[in-house]
Amino acid sequence: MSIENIVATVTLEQQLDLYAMERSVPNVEYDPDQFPGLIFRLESPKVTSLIFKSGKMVVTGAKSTEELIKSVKRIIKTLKKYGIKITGKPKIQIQNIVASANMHVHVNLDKAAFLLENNMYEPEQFPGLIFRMDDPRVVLLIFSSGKMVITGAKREEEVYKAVKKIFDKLNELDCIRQIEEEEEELEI
Amino acid sequence: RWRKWQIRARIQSSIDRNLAQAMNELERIGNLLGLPKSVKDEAALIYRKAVEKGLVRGRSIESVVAASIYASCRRIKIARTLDEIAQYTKANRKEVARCYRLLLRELDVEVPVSDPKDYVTRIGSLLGLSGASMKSAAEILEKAKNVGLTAGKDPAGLAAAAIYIAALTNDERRTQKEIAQVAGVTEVTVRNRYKELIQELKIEIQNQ
DNA sequence: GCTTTAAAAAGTAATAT
DNA sequence: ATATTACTTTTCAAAGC
Repeated sequence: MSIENIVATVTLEQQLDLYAMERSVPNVEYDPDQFPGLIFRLESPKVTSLIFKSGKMVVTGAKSTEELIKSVKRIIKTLKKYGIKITGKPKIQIQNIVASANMHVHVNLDKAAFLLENNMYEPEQFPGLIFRMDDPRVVLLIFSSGKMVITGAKREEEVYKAVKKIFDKLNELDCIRQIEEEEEELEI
Repeated sequence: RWRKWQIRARIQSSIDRNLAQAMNELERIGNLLGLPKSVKDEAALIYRKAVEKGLVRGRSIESVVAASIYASCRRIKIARTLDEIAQYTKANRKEVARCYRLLLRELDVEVPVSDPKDYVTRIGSLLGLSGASMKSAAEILEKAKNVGLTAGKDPAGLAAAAIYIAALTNDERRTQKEIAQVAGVTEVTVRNRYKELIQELKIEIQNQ
């Protein structure tokens, strides 16, 4: 199981002059007619930030909480380096965690679609079965390969819980078939 | 008392006007698609439920009608793609798909997962194939389903490939291009599904 | 509802070689 | 005819139209 993307909001509690930032900070995109936020890309960790004049920002692309915190620190350090005054400490809130997981089994999606509640499976439109789980409140995209995408989580723990829960559920409903996998990559 | 009656009457007449317009659209699109009366009647029933639940607010009548027709086709197992239906509306496939998902979530219309076999009859008859070929295509698809080969794949592509194989083995060969065209998929998809089917089901193809 | 950003899954489509 | 690139789905926040 691995976290693929974390979306977070950062509150700076101060107004920002985006026009001044566009002039002094290199490699930023700012087109207020297209989108009210200024786009700032950090090379390492590789994340992208949308910065708003209200002092709020959205940071996307981090693969762990540690990476997210490091990114926010570096973004602020970079802005300061180019003369943008930033006071106070940023408040970081994780809004969405996207993860992927592999059950290493074949899933009978037709059967799962029939037996699971709150699901949507439309193979002419998308190959995965979309399952909305109530607790934890996340959405899972389940594929016949046994791989899946978990999204909508606010805490890492919800992802683990959801994966275990859906695996047990699919097992109970007999929607799983073992598959012979050549390369078993070892992972924690 | 009077006021309440007036409000109710006004709402009712608004629903009636919406329905009248929607039924015209339904009739128009349904006829362009050559759909039987049963499908149009079912679609009308679904649309009526949608209007009564206020699902049409903020959306075009046409898109919701198209979504109702699609849901009806799926329920009655008349193979029609979302694209085929959307082409007769001003809305695009994405908007009709959005309305369709809304119908699934908000109304208790149960739609079975589409079966590739339902596409066989349509594709087969458009190509003028024999019943024997269509029957063997259906058998190929049944085997494919049993070994888990169909999960996540576009039923139209699967049906197209099964028909390609069936026509070949029944001496009624059609080109992948012809089949892809009537199935509404690309030649590449037909080829990919074809390769997978003959390999996994160990189907022997003599020709070259 | 839309605009923008990121990311995975597997299938299909469009374009390039 | 195959290889790349791009789009489909889901999630979420930001400010404004």
